Amino acid sequence: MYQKFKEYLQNITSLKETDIDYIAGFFSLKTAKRNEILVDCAQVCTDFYFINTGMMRIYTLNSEGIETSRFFAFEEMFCTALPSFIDQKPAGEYLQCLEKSELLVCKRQDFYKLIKQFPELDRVYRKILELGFITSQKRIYGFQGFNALEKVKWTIENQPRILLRISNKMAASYLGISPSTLSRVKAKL
Amino acid sequence: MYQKFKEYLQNITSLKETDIDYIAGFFSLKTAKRNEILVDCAQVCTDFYFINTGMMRIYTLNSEGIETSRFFAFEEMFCTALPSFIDQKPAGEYLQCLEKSELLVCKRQDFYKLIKQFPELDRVYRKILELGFITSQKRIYGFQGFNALEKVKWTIENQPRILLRISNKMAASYLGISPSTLSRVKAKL
DNA sequence: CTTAAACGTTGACATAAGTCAAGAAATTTA
DNA sequence: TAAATTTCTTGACTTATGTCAACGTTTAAG
Repeated sequence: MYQKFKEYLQNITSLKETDIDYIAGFFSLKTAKRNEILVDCAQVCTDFYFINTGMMRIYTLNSEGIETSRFFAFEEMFCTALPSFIDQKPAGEYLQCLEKSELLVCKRQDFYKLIKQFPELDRVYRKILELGFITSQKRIYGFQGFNALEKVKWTIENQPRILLRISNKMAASYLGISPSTLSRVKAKL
Repeated sequence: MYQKFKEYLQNITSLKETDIDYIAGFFSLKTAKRNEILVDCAQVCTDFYFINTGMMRIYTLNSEGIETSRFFAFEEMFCTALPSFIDQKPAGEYLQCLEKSELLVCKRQDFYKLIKQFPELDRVYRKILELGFITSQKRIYGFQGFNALEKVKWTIENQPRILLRISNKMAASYLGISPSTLSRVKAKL
């Protein structure tokens, strides 16, 4: 159950095995169905997830019912509705499983205790924040002025799994183009 | 010289005045001319800035010489080319003063010493990261699917100074629309 | 395994926004 | 203060991408 989690932390930290075991103890197993919503738009997000198997997605619905996909997370990644997890305000976005998934869940108060207790883990959290920031920056400014073809090429280079494993419809809603346009662009590659 | 800096820290932390004085001691005064480039695209950013007076901008130039404005910072804000400051890799973006500016500059190694020494300051830095992340998120996902008019309205609501104090040309390059379109949209408001 | 639903592809058409250019207005510099 | 530069605005035209619809294919659920 904790195998992938432990491997992940062993790879990116120099935490002792006993510490990793201790940390893992605060993550409990949760299985989720295909399309299950783990955080609703109106809810405050209190959990930090590690994906053992499956895929997750952050998305929003606007007033006309149009979905926008914000973020996709795959196996052996952390995932949460971060702004809500940070600020403890309603998420304003949905956190969803895209497949039947096996997740490890840590409660917010445990998570903050852990990062206080383990500077190495705090460093991991800061890295997640910094990486989130840098990725957002690249995404915004990479896409600024890109046409549909350039967006798709950029995504193939930088986040290939999104185009390989995610449906056209969701990938299009991530790229900010219509499914028709994505389909047409792919045909030209 | 340190008046605004001290007020700023007094407002958002509970640091003692002697600590704030100590911290301020690591920030030195720098004056910069209108349009002066403080960090070049190819440089690694080693400084953290506090703006006493003036305005700063982060922007990029693509291969066709087209400018994209990424971020505007005003008086009493911190500013730096953050991804480069974090990773110590070439910035890939320009940090520029838009007006004759008075800045307080802290060297990276001093900055990291300070946040190590003062958990309150570390909290300020983490807040800057978290806020940067959240703002980027809002910007991306707010703009996703917006047309030019909606982008302008959003910016008036959320970052009014950009439309009030920044030239049309630069604001347009921030919004990802052409100056002509911004001009036409403004006329309709 | 079968049926129903959702998704992907493609064509025809509509439209928002870009480009280019020219003149007016504003700002900077000498 | 005057000249020079840059920026703003507006019109005419172009173009990329969206919308809608139809059809075939894939996927999911009973």
